[in-house]
Amino acid sequence: MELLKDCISKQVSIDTASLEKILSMFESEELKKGDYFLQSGAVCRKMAFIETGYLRMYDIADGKEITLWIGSSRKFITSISSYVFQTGSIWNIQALTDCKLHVITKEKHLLLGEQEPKWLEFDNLLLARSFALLEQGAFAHLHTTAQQRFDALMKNEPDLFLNVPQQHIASMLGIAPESLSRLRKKSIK
Amino acid sequence: MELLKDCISKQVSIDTASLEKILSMFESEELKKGDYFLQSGAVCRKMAFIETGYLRMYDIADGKEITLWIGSSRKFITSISSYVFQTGSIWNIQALTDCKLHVITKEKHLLLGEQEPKWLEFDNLLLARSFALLEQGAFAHLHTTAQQRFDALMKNEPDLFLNVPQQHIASMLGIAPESLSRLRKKSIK
DNA sequence: TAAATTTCTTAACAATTGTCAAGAGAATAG
DNA sequence: CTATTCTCTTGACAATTGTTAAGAAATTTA
Repeated sequence: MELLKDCISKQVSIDTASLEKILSMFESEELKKGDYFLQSGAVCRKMAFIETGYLRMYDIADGKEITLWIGSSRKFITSISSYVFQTGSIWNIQALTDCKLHVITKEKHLLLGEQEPKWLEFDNLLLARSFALLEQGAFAHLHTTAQQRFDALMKNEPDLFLNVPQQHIASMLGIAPESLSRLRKKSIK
Repeated sequence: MELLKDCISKQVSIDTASLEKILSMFESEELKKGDYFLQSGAVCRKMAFIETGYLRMYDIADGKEITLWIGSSRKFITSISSYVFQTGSIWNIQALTDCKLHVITKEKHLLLGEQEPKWLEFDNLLLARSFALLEQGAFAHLHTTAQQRFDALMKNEPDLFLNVPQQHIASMLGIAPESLSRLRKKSIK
């Protein structure tokens, strides 16, 4: 629980009691590699803070699995629009490795919102950053080459390349696995 | 004001009094071609419903203007994260043609939220759809070719090609203006 | 309206990335 | 531990898209 504690207290100034109250609403959950946290079509009723492990968010298009995002330690993951508006999710969320999660349900999330103003503040920051991150990703795809996106990911999340199948990373970068293989080869030289 | 009225009443069931209350919070605003609705760095304090005209949302990267989105009639436009969280906007929003807008300020927006539950409902739908749209756009860039994105835009928003400089459309599609020129030529045959 | 400026198109060529096929390597199941 | 399956790499080639440069077309300004 330490990681989650740090994550919250680093972003909002909060007293111990409130922080403990928030933490008490989370339950631990473990996933085995390959397990699904969410399947497309279902309404997403929980949000997870990733303690350890990797999960990918993907959908299928033209018969191919396309990975939009891979979440790793210290990140929150959920199908945002499904979780916020309780509509069917288009995304699948699957564990790429064994995972340890801290999970909060939609019910407790709403309850916390009423009882702890700091949670609302934190929740808002989370949403804002998710939106901004998505926007930045979309923006990057408009003016960068695969090479540039690869370099950036290599710099910002090098651990991904060591812990996650390359095909999913390639998909997230918007390129063929073979192309990723070539870019990796170049970068090692 | 008719277009805005329709836009709201088509999405939430609402009585006349509440609808009129909401509409009364909007003020008309006209922009000349080239005028800015918002400049990057500034906190975005208003949201606009586009009655007529076209506006683009863009930022500069490596010295080039990159257009993330072009808004047209019957669409809402604002720098969402800046408007929602009152932080500095990274986006510029500029009129590409003369525009007639219906504008609501952040203050009145918040006020309406307290007074009209239906506004909250509508506002939520708007945000959810903006997020979903952005997600879909990002997703599309991962598995489609420029050709496919061009075809889709041609089908969904053909009027864009007749009313907006091609260079901005190319930017939004993530390709060079010369490439767009080629795709257009092909599609005419 | 005419001149100046900006935008768009075209063509040749270069660079990047995709596709296909084969084999090497790694992970998993029995 | 071994066989099987899945994943990754490599190379040859094709297709797409970017770049550069020039001229045509359209728009704006005076």
